[in-house]
Amino acid sequence: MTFSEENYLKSIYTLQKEHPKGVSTNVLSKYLDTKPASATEMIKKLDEKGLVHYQPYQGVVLKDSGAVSALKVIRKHRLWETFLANKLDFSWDEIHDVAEQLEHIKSDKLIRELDKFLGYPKHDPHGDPIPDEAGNIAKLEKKRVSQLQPGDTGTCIGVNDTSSSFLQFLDQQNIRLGSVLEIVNIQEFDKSMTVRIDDRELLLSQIATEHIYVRI
Amino acid sequence: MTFSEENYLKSIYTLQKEHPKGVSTNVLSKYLDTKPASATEMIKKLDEKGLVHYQPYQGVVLKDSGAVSALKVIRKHRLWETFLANKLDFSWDEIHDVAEQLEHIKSDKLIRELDKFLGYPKHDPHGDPIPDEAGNIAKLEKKRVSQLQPGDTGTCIGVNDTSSSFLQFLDQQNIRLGSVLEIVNIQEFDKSMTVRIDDRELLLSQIATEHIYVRI
DNA sequence: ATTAAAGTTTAGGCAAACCTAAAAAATATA
DNA sequence: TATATTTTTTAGGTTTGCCTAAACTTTAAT
Repeated sequence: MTFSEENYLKSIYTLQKEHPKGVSTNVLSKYLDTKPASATEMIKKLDEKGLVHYQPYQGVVLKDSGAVSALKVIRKHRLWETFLANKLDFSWDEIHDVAEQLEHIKSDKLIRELDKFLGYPKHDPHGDPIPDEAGNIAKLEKKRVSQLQPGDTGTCIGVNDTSSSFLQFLDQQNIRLGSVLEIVNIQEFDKSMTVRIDDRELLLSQIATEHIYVRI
Repeated sequence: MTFSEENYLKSIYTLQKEHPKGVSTNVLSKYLDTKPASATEMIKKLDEKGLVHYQPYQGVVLKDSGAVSALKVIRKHRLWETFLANKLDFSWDEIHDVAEQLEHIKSDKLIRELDKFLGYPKHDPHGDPIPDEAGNIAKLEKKRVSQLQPGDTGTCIGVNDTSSSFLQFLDQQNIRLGSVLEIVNIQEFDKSMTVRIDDRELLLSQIATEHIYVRI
């Protein structure tokens, strides 16, 4: 399997959650920063290999074999991210790009040994579950802050916007990995939320609450 | 720089020791398991980029910039080999193929952090020196046992034959990485050597002494 | 229901890195 | 030295993965 095939399968797996009845070439190519025509081409190839189900104009869905392949790549990606964050001094926003490369290294032994070396972690540094060797993956209890209700609490496990201005904002507000948030109330008119962190209350805009992930 | 360009540069660097006045496309393509025509093509490209000096029919020689690039790849290769052998449970003969892939990961920070994590090793598990960030490399004090004289001692740092029968032989004789060998005497007629290891003396054939490397 | 807009596919090209076969140059041999 | 052999290069072809532009579907809007 080529790097490119692996990247497409992984992307389809990810996008399928938002597009359960089929990922369009448009969505897929936007996600991968290619053009729709390229996505069509690759999808046809993956269909011929029996990894996806493709109906022209109807988008693409992973077959079981394709999902297993995708999960193997995701497993590698998340183990490498864990390695970079826990063993080397990589910060949150630096691990993704390197893991994006490392995930394509071909060696079953390498990934088994890495898993062992890391102590068989269950989650990566973003809080996402790491699939096992067979491709089984725990359900994700991850939510955006915006999906919570007043009274709910969650532990911050990641963000969706790595612009330095946003990360700086979080830093100023003392929101970091592991911070416990409690929703105090929600403003109907603009969906902004008052949250309690470390016994302080602060107001988060809808934009902000959509970019912060918590484990509930 | 593409994977392929990196592999060619690294190979030219290695082969240049045996072919100081120019590495032929024939030698190069045999080493890389491609065809001479492919080597010619790549060499021309590297020449246009100013990394090598190429005269048709006269073989190829690295320029300084090309040597620096090659040494950066070699640095990465040897650091990864060290990681695989020291941190993960990879054996001697398993590390090369995986390092061959890992050496192409692009991230300066990754390699700096890996170096730090490994404790700034000076040599890889085969005893070969690891270049520094600038591409400086220590001269190799590695020799074959067959190159030693009576009275000389050396520390075993590698072998040149990974056939299981040879590795089994070494195991039986209790010769392993780190074993200290002292040459007792050499038989003129067949170049076999008597060596002392752990206060035992044993006889090694010329074939054997040529396949065992020591650091002196 | 028709037309306009949006999304998708097809057709034809391009670059990288490989290949084979034929031509050209260098080296070895008679 | 002339010829034969080996080595190297050139020419033309293939595959992978990307592209643009044009043609075709689907969906949305009047």
